[in-house]
Amino acid sequence: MATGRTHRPATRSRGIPEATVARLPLYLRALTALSERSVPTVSSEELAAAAGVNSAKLRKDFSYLGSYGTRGVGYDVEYLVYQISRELGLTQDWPVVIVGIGNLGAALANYGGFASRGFRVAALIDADPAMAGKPVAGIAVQHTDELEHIIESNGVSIGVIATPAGAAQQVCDRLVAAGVTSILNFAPTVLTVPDGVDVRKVDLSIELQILAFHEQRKAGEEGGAEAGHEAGHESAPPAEVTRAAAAAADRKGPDGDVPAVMPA
Amino acid sequence: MATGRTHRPATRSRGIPEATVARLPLYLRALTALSERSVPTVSSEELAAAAGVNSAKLRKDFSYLGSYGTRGVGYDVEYLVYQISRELGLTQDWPVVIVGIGNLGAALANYGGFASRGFRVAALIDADPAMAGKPVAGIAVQHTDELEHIIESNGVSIGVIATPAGAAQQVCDRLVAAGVTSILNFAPTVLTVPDGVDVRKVDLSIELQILAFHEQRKAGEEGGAEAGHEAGHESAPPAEVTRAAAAAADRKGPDGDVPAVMPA
DNA sequence: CTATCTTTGTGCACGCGTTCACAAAGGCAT
DNA sequence: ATGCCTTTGTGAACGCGTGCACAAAGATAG
Repeated sequence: MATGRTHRPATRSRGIPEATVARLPLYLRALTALSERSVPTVSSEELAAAAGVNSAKLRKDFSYLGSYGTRGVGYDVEYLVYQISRELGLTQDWPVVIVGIGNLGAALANYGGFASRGFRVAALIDADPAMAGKPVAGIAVQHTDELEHIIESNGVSIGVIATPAGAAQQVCDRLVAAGVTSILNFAPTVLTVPDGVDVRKVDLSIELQILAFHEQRKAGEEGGAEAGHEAGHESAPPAEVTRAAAAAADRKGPDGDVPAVMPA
Repeated sequence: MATGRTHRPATRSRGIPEATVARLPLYLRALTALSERSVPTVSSEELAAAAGVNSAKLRKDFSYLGSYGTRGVGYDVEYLVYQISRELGLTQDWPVVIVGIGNLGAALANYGGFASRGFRVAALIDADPAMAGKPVAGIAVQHTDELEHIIESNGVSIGVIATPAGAAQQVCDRLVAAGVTSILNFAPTVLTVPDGVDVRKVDLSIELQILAFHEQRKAGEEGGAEAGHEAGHESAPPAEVTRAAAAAADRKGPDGDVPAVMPA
């Protein structure tokens, strides 16, 4: 998923499988909800249903963390919340910087899920001098010039990029040079980073395109004649290609893709 | 990845593997960039580098679409752009509704990547009557009451949910009842949908937590003593659990997780 | 203390996805 | 026309992830 990810042996050092790590936050969310309702214990079956996964998978996932359940009873909610939090590294506070305070950057700054999960927005950074000093989500936006200073003095190791695609790599380079080793990238670009730096990518456009693919399939199947299957594979190239070229030509900017954000 | 996804035989009807479908948008983006620079052909090696994947993987992916390359030369950029677009269903226009026009909803509405890729924002919908009529990204926000009407009259089959977690399932039910069969969910909840409906989930909090996990690993490894490994697995439960319980107690809302958006 | 019943933890098999490595294919120079 | 050189397309091996099914473990009732 994390495209442009630093290549890594998938299964890290000798620990928890990547797929399991990706589900731990899911379990944690479900468990937190139970905790708030003061539910003392859950069975793997119940918790799996709440998290939307298979119960066998959940049990196997938990087995990587240790034997935290009680046979015949289930799992202690509070205990499990703590164990997963600790495994994910959420018992400490992670200062995070958000670069690119446009629509998306502002949405991220206001996102409550950060503070409640061990993350703290250390700074909001934007390249537009006019933004400097403006408060967003209660925090004054700072200019890009301050980037290195902010990161070093706050010990920031996680950065969020919400800039236009064109600025992303440059911002990324500066973040890495300043000491950031984990990046969450919302810009529609493949980032190049040195070894040891993790990049995860979130791309709205890609998600929608995947949905469109399935949607098209559904429409094609229902309509008796399988429009766009066997026959479709060999569609007439000449005129069609011209059409595609034209579509590409009158596309918006020369930027390839408009950023996920408009940095004021 | 799409948690809460309608369970499906993974490999759909006899076609392209799911993993390949997920990468097609990536290739498409890289190809579009090349197209704009008027590059006539690319080798699998070059394109793979641009998309941030392995070249063998890319070739295998393309092989599912057909034999569109020329040995010794590479792939025709324009032709490939068209073929992938068609395969993804982007040669037609998909009307999309966005429900929940808070910070995130507004960011999505302004997202340029939609229009340039075959998606059209048909309507912006919010539950707050005060929002009705207000223009966001050049489109007047409509009230939730209009939801069914909008979907049916526009033939919308793709919906985006950017509401608070508490409202997500209800909105989802209404969307599905009105005819939507694909949903992109930004709310931090597991959505339950009938068979035949696709749900994809994007969760900022989860991505950050995965980064935090790796970040913690890095920090632990460098510090000689493997803090949080063998010994860590057996951390003292008593006092610690209390601590976790306390942390859970003073958490923000009873909502479990603050939404990815503040719907005005 | 014993029997029963529930639920965990996991051995095992299967299938998807990834990667290697190479034969086939085609362009291009001579 | 012929041979060389580049690049595709894919057969095959491997590894990870998933899900089944069950034995072990423990709680609970009598």
